[in-house]
Amino acid sequence: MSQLTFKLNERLYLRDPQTTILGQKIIEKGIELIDILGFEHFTFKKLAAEVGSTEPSIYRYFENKHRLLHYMIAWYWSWMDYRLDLATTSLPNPVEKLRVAIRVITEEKKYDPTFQHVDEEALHRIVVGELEKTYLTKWVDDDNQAGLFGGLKSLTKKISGYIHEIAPDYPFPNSLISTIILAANEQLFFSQHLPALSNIEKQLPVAEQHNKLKAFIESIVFGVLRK
Amino acid sequence: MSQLTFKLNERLYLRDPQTTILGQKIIEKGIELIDILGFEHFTFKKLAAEVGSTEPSIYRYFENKHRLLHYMIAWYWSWMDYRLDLATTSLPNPVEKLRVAIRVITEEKKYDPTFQHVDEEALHRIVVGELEKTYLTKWVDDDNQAGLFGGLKSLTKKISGYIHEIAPDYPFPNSLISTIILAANEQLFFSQHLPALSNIEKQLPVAEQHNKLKAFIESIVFGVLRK
DNA sequence: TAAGTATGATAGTATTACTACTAAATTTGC
DNA sequence: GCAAATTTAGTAGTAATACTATCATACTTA
Repeated sequence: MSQLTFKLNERLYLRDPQTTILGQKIIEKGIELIDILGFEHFTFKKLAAEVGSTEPSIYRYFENKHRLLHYMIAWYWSWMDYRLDLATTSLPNPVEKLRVAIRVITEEKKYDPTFQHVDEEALHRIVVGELEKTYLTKWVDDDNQAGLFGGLKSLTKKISGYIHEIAPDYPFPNSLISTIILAANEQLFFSQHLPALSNIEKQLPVAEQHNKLKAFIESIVFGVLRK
Repeated sequence: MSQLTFKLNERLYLRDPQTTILGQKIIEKGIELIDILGFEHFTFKKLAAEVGSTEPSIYRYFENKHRLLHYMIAWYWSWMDYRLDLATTSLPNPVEKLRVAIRVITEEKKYDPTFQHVDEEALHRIVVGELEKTYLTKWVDDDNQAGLFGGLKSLTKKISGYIHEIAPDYPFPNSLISTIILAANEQLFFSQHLPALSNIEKQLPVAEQHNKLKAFIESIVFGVLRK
């Protein structure tokens, strides 16, 4: 059977976790644990216990837990990029592509059997709750220099390219796309935890929540483009 | 001389820092230190050294450093609310009020002599870089229950009220306002650290950066409202 | 079969977040 | 004006975290 994997930036890890069983277990159980505990309460000690290994063994793969989070989130953006490509290649014009991009960003994330040992639903919850922690640090500039944000950047660039094709005079395509990518996460979080900051009602069926989210993001993007 | 202060939620602190000299120094030096060190590297030990006191003394005012951050950010939202009221009371219609609200949100924050021992410029940098850390935690729901997010929520409600007056049929006024409040911070951060995610050029004079930020936010809000 | 590499086990360090306890200073009652 | 009550400061300690160093063992491959 052929295994599809993403080639991620080498600076994300010390030893490539995709090449060994221990490495794969670190990713798999790491996602599970961060999802359950939250990033602050997640430790390599707990992860080592979970994968039946030891703390120093984990440190041989990742410099620290922040790098592991970076790795997971970089994987997520690669996955989004891949899904966007799958969904847009056959489309004729940028308006259609943009519409599909918004769908891909806002739709419910479900387990993708193409990638075993990655639980995309849990990973999406991690992105919603922990993404900001990858760049709101004292090391942003170094991490950016090292290319750790390449995934988010290239996804943003791709979609803002559609905006540029549709409305070449609009001066803020990158800002617009980074804003809606983040807003899609934030609004899901707010609808669950700070409902006063959102109009997506928690009680709605999940599919309906994602429909509303899509409608909200569309109201922004097509509002900006409408003249 | 009359002292203007904000009455903040009592659950934010153990002892009201506004009532004692030590308390005021904790706020003043706390803002300075978090601004310099970043929240992760900020500790009560370092703060105690800075204010010439001891760790346990600080703990008598705030349960932990997260609560101190909450306090500062709650103060910031109260200040924003106060500035919004000052700027909008005399205005005749919701469109004008909305326009002014966007200006208040996006304009450069300068030291406000009304409030001694609060450096609003530093506080704004803290809000830009650390706001998310107040709610992206395992305790959001409890903290929300305790009313710790009241400031952000009431500011959002006030501005989304203008939206509702202008366009009663628009279904996402709260989502729109929370999104632009956060986006205003994020875009400032991106322009400095992840320029690929923004169209606000770092090299521009600061005043010009804030003009562009305002233009970007206006493009979203008035795009949505335009029919 | 020897050499190299990956993993495992054990122990140790500096820092952090927080607490219990004691000492000193200040306020208040009379 | 002074003892008692109360507030506030300071000392010392703990458990947990984020690592690092060292050594042993197993597995792999030239």
